[in-house]
Amino acid sequence: MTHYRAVEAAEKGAAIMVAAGMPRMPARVMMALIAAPADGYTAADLRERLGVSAAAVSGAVRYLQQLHFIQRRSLPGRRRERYLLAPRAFYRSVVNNAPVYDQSANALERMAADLGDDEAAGRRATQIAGFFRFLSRRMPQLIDEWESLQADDATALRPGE
Amino acid sequence: MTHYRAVEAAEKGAAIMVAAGMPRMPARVMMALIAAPADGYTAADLRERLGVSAAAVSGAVRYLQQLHFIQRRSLPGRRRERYLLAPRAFYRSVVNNAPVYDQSANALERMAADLGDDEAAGRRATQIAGFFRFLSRRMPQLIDEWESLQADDATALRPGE
DNA sequence: ACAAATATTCACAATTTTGTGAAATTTATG
DNA sequence: CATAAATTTCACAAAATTGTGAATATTTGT
Repeated sequence: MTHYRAVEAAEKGAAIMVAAGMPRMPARVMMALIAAPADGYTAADLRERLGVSAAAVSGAVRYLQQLHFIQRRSLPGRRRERYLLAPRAFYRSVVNNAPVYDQSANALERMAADLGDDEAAGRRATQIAGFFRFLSRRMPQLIDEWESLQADDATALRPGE
Repeated sequence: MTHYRAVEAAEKGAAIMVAAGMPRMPARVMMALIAAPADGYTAADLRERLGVSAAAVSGAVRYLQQLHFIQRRSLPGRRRERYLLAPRAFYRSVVNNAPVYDQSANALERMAADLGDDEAAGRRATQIAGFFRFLSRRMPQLIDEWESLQADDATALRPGE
């Protein structure tokens, strides 16, 4: 009873994530989990919904857990694991870029140091490094901004306050 | 006379870009062009610096031009093309994500519509879609912010004003 | 127009990535 | 402890990506 059109849209979303650099199967699992019921999907659910092998699901959820994008919930007494989208998984994916930006900045500053600050190349490297530092600092603030907007919306929806 | 250490750093930077989803050769060309002299590198320069074939350079620069990350400058009278990093190439790479964010939001809203707004899954999809819309709207502003910071710095460096 | 220098295209080999099925492992129940 | 259910690991086949060399095309100087 999976809505066909929703599945289509999910696969399209996954394709976009793949184009943005995420491996295929993890991307598909992520999108599938957005559409999952409140208590998540089991590995078998994912296997069926995505039409892939158990091994593929296993690999994808391992990958996604390492990045803290999903949570595995082992209901005690049941042997089936349930997988859920981590709260704020997508915000996290943005904030997670901060270390990457810092590494980029580091590499560029190393370049700048070796090129010398009097050469155009050196100045260029320094400037781009600065931009990455800026992103690294600013992205987490952007998430905060979004979350307070969210909070405002939630408040606005309860008129009696 | 290419500084060995700078080349090392550039390759490391390229590796980071590759991890972030850019194809290998374009990433290497991008980083090489940061270290290029003021009038850029020729294809032959890139070939030598990166140790690859002319075909590889040709493919990479075509890719990078499509994304407007580099400029090709055909000096009239010389048959050698010179390649330069486009001004604000890296800022652009961030702003360029806006359409991708919008596409993601579209896919998620389609999912939400099919799932229904009374199901947890539908609300989840709507909320994440909103986040992507937010990013799409906010990223260009972030670039503006960075550029005005840059302008301030430039002013501060000229005390006599 | 010709020759020399550059640049691009294309078929292909090498590498890497991806997902499968089978076997091994873990976990819960009787 | 034995069995059944669920998950993970692993070797490998299929597919996709990447970069090369050779051939082709384009541009410039004589």
